[in-house]
Amino acid sequence: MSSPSTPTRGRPARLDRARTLETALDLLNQSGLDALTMRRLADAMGVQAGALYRYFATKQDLLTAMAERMLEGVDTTAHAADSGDWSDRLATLARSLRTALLAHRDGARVFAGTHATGPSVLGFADAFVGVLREAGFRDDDAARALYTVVNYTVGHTLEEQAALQAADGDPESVGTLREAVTAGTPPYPHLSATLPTLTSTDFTRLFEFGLDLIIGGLRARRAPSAGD
Amino acid sequence: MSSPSTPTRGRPARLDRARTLETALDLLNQSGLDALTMRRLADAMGVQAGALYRYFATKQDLLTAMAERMLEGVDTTAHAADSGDWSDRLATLARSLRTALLAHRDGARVFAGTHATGPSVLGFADAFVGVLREAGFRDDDAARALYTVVNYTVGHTLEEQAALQAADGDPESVGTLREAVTAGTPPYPHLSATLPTLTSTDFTRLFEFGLDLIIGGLRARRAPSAGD
DNA sequence: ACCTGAACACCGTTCAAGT
DNA sequence: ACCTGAACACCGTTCAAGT
Repeated sequence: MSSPSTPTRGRPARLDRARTLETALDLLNQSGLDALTMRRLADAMGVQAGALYRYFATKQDLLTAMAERMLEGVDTTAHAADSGDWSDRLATLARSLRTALLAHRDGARVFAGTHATGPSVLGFADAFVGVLREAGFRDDDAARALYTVVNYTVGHTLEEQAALQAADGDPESVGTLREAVTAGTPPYPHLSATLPTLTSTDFTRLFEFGLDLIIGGLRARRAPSAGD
Repeated sequence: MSSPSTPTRGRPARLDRARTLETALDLLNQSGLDALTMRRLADAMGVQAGALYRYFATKQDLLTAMAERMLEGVDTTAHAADSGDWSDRLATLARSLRTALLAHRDGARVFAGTHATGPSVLGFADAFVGVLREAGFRDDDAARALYTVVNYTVGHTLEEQAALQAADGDPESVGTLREAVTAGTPPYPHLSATLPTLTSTDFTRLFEFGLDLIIGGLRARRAPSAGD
């Protein structure tokens, strides 16, 4: 439970979870997830790779802690979007999630690959479900809407960050879809007609579109036909 | 372009893209993505690992081809959902995507980690955008809706397959969320109240809920207030 | 108590050389 | 033309031994 927690007298430890986590997130930002190895992290901490295993049982454990840490700054208080109804608050929370993932290189990949259940993740989820319940949604609808928005947001940001990394490093990869569509046999008439939008890099606008659809769907479900 | 394609006279090649792809997908199903290594795949083909690089430039290349192959069976013809309006067709296409990803272990992870632009992926996208355009949606809305549904579906299935694997292998991992929520200091009132839904394993129902929200949002956007 | 050193069992990728 | 053999530069993880 608290194996290396109470720093009894002795040599001051060069390692601890908090500092290691910080260094790991820095390394992630600088080099990306593929370059985040236990050995490189140990190097950055001035230690041998094996030493990390006193603080994290596995690399997966480290990644889970990183995912939890990424959401730590998210403001889940009501005041954060006080000036609005339930749909404004929901949108604010969803945008905060995307922003938190975007704040670190490969943030969405780290988050998608783990199952963090710490206070920042649960606090976010509780706030989200709370907004819907207090707006009068059924409990099961509120819970399912959480998954819809989180899965959409993670899926979107995964794509967004993949596109960002493909853009620098291989500047011509942006044209891959365009080429495949235009050079297409068979032809893709609908993709051709919508290519400008399909190849747009305005990810914020794209995210807002989908978020708006989901919230619009929730609105329709809450007030099946009347105006509240 | 067609380096090892035309089988000129000589020893019949033990390798080719199609057979290798098939074996790779089998291996994926049996052992999962983490166990799918170039060496193990080579073993399964009765060959040395280096030989694979005559057919796939990198492992990423192989994974992209696998992603494309996964969508090959998806029926994108109109008749597949002939008996319905645009929203029924859209739902059918979205369900087909989820089903195709679920058909292989870690299918969503493979798909999310690649950028396939082959005929089956583009065919799916073209059909999807086509349904919306023919239903009278604006071109840019149709294109953005494609991303919304695909990103949601991939995000959802990523979670679904992660939950499935966590379930067998560590049968008590299902209770992880429950424990974290109930043992929670601080408490999570809204998560506690909705725990049964949050811990449900009826992923089809969960998927349908989110899909319904998105389609509901599209409906509202198409007919801003009238009933069409 | 905390970390080193060294090992174990692997990886993806390259490439001269064989057939 | 197609594949082998062997190497290169790595991985995550474990664990006796040192301090």
